[in-house]
Amino acid sequence: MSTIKDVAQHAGVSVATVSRVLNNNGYVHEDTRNKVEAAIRDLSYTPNEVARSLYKRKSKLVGLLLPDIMNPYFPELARGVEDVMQANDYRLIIGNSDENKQKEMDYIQTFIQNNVVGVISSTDDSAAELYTKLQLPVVFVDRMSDDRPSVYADSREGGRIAARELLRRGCRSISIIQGPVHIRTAQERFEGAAEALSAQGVHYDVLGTTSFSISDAEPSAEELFRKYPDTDGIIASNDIIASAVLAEAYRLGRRVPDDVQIIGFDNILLSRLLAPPLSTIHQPAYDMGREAAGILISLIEGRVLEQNNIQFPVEFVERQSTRKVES
Amino acid sequence: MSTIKDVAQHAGVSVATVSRVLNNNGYVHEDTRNKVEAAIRDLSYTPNEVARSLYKRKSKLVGLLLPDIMNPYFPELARGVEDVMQANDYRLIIGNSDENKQKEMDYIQTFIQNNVVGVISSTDDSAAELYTKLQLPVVFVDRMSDDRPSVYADSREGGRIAARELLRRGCRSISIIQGPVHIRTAQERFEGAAEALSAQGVHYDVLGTTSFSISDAEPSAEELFRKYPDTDGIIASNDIIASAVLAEAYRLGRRVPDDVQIIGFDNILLSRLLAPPLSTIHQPAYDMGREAAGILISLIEGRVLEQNNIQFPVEFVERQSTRKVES
DNA sequence: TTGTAAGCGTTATCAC
DNA sequence: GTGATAACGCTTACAA
Repeated sequence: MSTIKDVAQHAGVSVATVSRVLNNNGYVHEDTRNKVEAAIRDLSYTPNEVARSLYKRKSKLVGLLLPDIMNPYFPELARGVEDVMQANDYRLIIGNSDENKQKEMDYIQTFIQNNVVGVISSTDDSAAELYTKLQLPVVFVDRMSDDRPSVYADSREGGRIAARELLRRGCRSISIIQGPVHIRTAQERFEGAAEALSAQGVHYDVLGTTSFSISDAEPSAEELFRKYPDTDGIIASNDIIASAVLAEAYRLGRRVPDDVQIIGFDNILLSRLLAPPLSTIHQPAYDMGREAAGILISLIEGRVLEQNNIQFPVEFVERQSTRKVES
Repeated sequence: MSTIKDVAQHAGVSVATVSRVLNNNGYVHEDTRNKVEAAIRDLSYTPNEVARSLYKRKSKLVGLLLPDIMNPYFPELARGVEDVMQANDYRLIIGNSDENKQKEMDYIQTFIQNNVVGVISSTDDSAAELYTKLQLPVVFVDRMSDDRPSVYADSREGGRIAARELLRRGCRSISIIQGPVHIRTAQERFEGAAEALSAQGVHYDVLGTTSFSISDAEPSAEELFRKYPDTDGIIASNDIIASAVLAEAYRLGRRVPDDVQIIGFDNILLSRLLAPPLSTIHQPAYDMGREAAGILISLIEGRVLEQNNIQFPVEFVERQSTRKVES
């Protein structure tokens, strides 16, 4: 790896001049510029970002903290973030927190140690001291924060929509799978659904679950049909759980959507490949990732935001795990 | 953020001494050490990794280059890598190449600019000049390289197994979905299957596809049943394609596994949640990620490897998209 | 228009 | 045992 010094020598100028052409600031004579540029090409020189980062006290790195990249919802989000960052010359340091406070703190710490210029975090404890005293731009994504920029979907409305769509399709004994209590979006989905059902005076059952992980999804699905065998409509807390429910229904010989209808949440890529394809509440994960990245970049570059909180609308995606009905 | 200088001042010693206790080398008196450690705690000081990286010309960062994190196979792999790296105090800079040479080069370039100590890459052109002249430890994963360390599954054997399992289950008109020609693992799966079928003198049809992406999977599935309506056994190039085939079969009213049997590849987390749950050739993505990370760390830390190429065995995971058969 | 030199926060070498 | 100090590769006053 050649350094700025090598380039300077090769071009017969000082490092300051090289730096000037590199950063396009200060005066530099046309001829000098050409010489320098030639030298840069000759040596195929690229600046050492670490040295830059040290001097400027800020890098071109952004920290991305996700609960778990294996949860199929997050790769899309991450990809949205990555695409925008990449296009703007920022790179991503990525970490999985497993919703674990300690891991989260450790990552934030190493982000700081690496001079990241900002962080995008999907965490539930956004008010935590950890973030409030962080001297860095932070954008929360898939989570909402009152005082910090955040990008999230209208989960509560999603819950309401799910409930209404099942009601329209004739369900009268609905089960809601609640999702982990410590995950705010899950709670809002649940509350929205419960609210809409109560408003119509419709009875519903609730099944608690403790995680969004696939391994926990299957026992939950079993439990559901065991506890509430008469259920004719199920609102799952996400598409993973919904898939498990679908698979369990198949196992039990319950026909979907004839005997029981199912609605998921998220609209992950695979939900339309299920059999039957899963009706679900769409959250635009990729776009949310892009939006969060855009906001963070604005923040980093000192632009002021008109809006701190971006709420994405959700929408019902009708597939075949719910019945056809005329609109 | 406090610096080593602040700590030195606070403790009444020189920065050299602080550095000594930080790195645990050189002599330092017990009492001095205590003073320094107290100062570190008081100021909640953590060393600036960027400065370290500049001086030592190596960071604690590792570059991870994946084709596309949205392909459900890679999050598992990435998570395996991440867990091991995290446990060894390395952080990950992550990039998506989309199997695109230019993007790949750009990423490698920025990895270098950020002083990464090594890279893990899942690329098909492992012989490329790009890597040969890279002065860094590189481990290829999910791809095999003759001269560089690599971690991969026995794709060819996977193909053979898939073919044999379908034959055992009575399939006599098998279709193989070939997968993108430029992806070596896909080709090996294909070749393995074709080989096993030819060896038995069984006729088979081949459907070419150009990508592993979900959006391309559906048209491929349609095309398959259109072109080869009599097929009674399908070997898909991965679980995504298999899911699409499953969904298409459902749409066409073809019963799985009675009318047509399907085998996928990868055993991504969701395949067991499909209906019917998908029989597939398991590749231990998470473990392969861990292994690759372990090898890279060995390389970084200068240990010698007994083995350059780690081939993971694959295995048939029997679920319900294939018929039961007595063993 | 260009060069010199200080400084970013560390580590390592050499005196003392 | 400990402290100055040069060096890592860069940017930016400031001088020339």
